[in-house]
Amino acid sequence: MGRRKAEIKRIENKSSRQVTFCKRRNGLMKKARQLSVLCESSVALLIVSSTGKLYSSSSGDSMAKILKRYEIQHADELKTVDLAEKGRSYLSHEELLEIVQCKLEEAKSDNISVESLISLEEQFKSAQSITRAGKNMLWTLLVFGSCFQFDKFLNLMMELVKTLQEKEKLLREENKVLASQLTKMEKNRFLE
Amino acid sequence: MGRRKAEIKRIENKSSRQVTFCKRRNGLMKKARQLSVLCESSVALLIVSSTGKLYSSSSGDSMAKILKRYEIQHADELKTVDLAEKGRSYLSHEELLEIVQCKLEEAKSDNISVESLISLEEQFKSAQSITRAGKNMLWTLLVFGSCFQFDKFLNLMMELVKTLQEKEKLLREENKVLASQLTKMEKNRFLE
DNA sequence: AACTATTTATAAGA
DNA sequence: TTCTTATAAATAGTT
Repeated sequence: MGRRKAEIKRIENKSSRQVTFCKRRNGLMKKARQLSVLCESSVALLIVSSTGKLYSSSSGDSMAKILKRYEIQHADELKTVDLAEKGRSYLSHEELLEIVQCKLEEAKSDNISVESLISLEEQFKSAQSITRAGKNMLWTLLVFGSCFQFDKFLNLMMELVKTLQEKEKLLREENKVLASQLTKMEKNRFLE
Repeated sequence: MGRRKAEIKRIENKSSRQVTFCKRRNGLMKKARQLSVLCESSVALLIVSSTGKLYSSSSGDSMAKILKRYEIQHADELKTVDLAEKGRSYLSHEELLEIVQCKLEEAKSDNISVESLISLEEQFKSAQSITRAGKNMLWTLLVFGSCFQFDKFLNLMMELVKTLQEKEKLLREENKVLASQLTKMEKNRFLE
């Protein structure tokens, strides 16, 4: 559709390629919008120029929603690519934030205030409820606190265990002393 | 472009809407491919019909790569929408697997075998090294084991604490008995 | 950035 | 559905 029939192959002339890119890009986006309106559908269009510049348009639903729809169907393929070109973990971070948001809400519905998540000892005492609550707590500490609070958590745990172990040792020694006193006393009584 | 000028608004007649959807969808995809070839660019096109069916095409680069390119630029917006319409966490799972991969490698370089990660008590005893090692261990248990091993981990911890607390209680009682025996004995000796 | 000769897409009809 | 065809729309080359 122009002065002459254009073969569909790379346009060699750089500037006319640039012009055509601009024209056809606009045309494509216009048609995408039209399809969406005429047929009440959603259309997402992503165009990356040869220089790496991104052009995107969406109509009907939001871009994010349409992408989500795609990802639901293609989770496997996306995973493969993600793993293939990993090293970048920007999404992981986003995802983790999302998870933590979710976990925080769970924690809230379990009647655990965020502040109290860090004071552990009460939680420890009700061992029955620890699995769920503790999980939420850990998730929170793990990600929300960017590992720093998690260290705190682990240290608290270590502290608690250490304290208990020390108490045990002291009590054992006390016991030993008492027992030996008792033995000595009985021996004395026998001698008297 | 047809027998008559068509207004761009929803086509009310269902069957002609369906026909137009099919025609224009094919036209759009054709033009997307052409743009890609003519101007050596990448084009991703996602179309969701009113019935929810997904049609996708990509040219130039793969769909996954183009989507990735978009996500890099729009990580923030995607997060926002994800949070708005959360509930699904399939991607999180993928991402978590990736993270765990990474954490497992860290653990390996810390000379922690995966098998030994689950037997905790030794780890507990060397509280000095727990922060780093414990973190890796927990990451592993958390995600790699899909929470089940994490429950195990928490249960082990609870078990350990409970055991220590019970030991403490028993020792205290034993102590009390010994102490009272000692008192009684001293009293007896005094009376004799 | 406009213009316009042509090609291309497609709406309606068969 | 698929094909046909008149007409609208897009756009290649030009200015």
